[in-house]
Amino acid sequence: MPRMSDAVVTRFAPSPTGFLHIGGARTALFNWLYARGRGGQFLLRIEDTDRARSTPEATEAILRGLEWLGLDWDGEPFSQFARADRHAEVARQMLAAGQAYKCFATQDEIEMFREAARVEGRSTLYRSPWREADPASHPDAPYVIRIKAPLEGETVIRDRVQGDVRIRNDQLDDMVLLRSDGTPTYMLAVVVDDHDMGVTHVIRGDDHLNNAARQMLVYTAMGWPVPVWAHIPLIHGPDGKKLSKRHGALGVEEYQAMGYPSAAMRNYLARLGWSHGDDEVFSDAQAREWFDLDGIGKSPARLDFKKLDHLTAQHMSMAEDAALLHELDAYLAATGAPALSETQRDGLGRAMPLVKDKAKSFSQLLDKAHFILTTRPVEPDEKAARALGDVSRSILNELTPRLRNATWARDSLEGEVAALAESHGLGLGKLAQALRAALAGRTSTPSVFDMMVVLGRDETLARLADAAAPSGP
RNA sequence: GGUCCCGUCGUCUAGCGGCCUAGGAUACCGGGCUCUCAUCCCGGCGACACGGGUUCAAAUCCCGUCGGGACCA
Repeated sequence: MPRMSDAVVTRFAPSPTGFLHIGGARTALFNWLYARGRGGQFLLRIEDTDRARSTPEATEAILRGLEWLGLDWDGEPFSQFARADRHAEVARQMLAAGQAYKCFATQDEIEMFREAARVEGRSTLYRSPWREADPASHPDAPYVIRIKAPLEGETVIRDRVQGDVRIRNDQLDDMVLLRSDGTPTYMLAVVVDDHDMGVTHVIRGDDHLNNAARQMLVYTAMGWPVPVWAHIPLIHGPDGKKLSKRHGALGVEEYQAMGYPSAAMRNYLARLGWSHGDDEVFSDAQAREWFDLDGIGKSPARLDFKKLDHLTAQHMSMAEDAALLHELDAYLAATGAPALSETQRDGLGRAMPLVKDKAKSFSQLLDKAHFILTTRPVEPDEKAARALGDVSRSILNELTPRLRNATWARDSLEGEVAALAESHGLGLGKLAQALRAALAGRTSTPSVFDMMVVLGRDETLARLADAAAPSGP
């Protein structure tokens, strides 16, 4: 066990066979949070030993996903494949130390063993006859290297999330460490890599819980210190089933494209399976300070987009305007939408306090900001056109001179409009709606007075004039 | 099939033997606020999977059943 004074080293070890999905993203987040909250290191290892299924594109997608989430790793990512020689070296070391042995059994022999075991109702775990064979009897034939697993007793995994998990050693077979072609198995590679990288805490999905017992065997055989284990429950889809492409198992980049800000995503993901009392909405700094293995639950969680939406609204309104604008640029790029023009950027910068309030996505934010992003003449949509009836037009005409001389501030503007509405025996709402339609071409917008302030006197009057003019030439 | 893990409102969760006629969040329903939409405020609906134990006392400990998941085959 690592001493308390040892610096924390965690790692995220995805296999590059596809995009970074939501479960992997959360695993990465937990590791990142744990290391960063303790001044430790967060390493990245690409488990690219499966050459047939690994692609550089997938690696790229995973790195992009992590970057979007703001999960920065220390140093260069490790390549597991590149370390194959080292893995083989350890297997040979175990062989030399009598902790492993050469097994010459063929596929057919193993299959026959299993078949017989099935028929007789015995365990189908393979028991190699070569385990105790005299090396002098070894044939000159291809062989694999198997670990010499203990036959009795039990292996205990002291897991910080799952508690002590006991597995009887007779349930463990002599797993292969090195294949006959000299390539290492996954089970060997992880242990060697984690050890060599100095990983102190292994936080990963509980689909690896069973593997941990077998991996323990390698640590023990090599006399290496065992890391702290934390096997976290998997995330399920909204229907409680394993995540599939159909629901939720999207790349995290899809979430970016859906318009979720990464801060909200981090908050949501952290809260999925981990808790700090009743705290729901928190900053990255708070998450780093609060995150601990003890707060991780043992039961699997489901995805709930409604709650993600809510957190998004919270984080949007808390965010700095400039940061939001910056992330918006990335959002537009991710969706393939055209970038903002200088004018639009300027306007949006001024309108940000109005539109960021409780927007549930960047697309909603953009929608709220339509009034400032659009240009004259403002094209009213169907509902807005209806709100601009002839009566409304004439009243808007009366409003123009009043506004020309008004103090351009929210309160006085509201006073002017309210006074005019009253003189016509109209409710403020009725007139505001016409104004809204004239200014934004929509019936659902931020406050009309706020819009007027952001738009400025000239633009406001021009838009009113546009709307009051009889349609057509 | 074997081994392992899990099971509190629809969902995320608090709870780690008495503070629980189970708290918060979200969703949903109703009301209020309001220039629209959204937000916001108030109120409501809503759960300890089931059955046995242990204990003065169990959501909390033990066993079983059922259900879900993972790994190996």
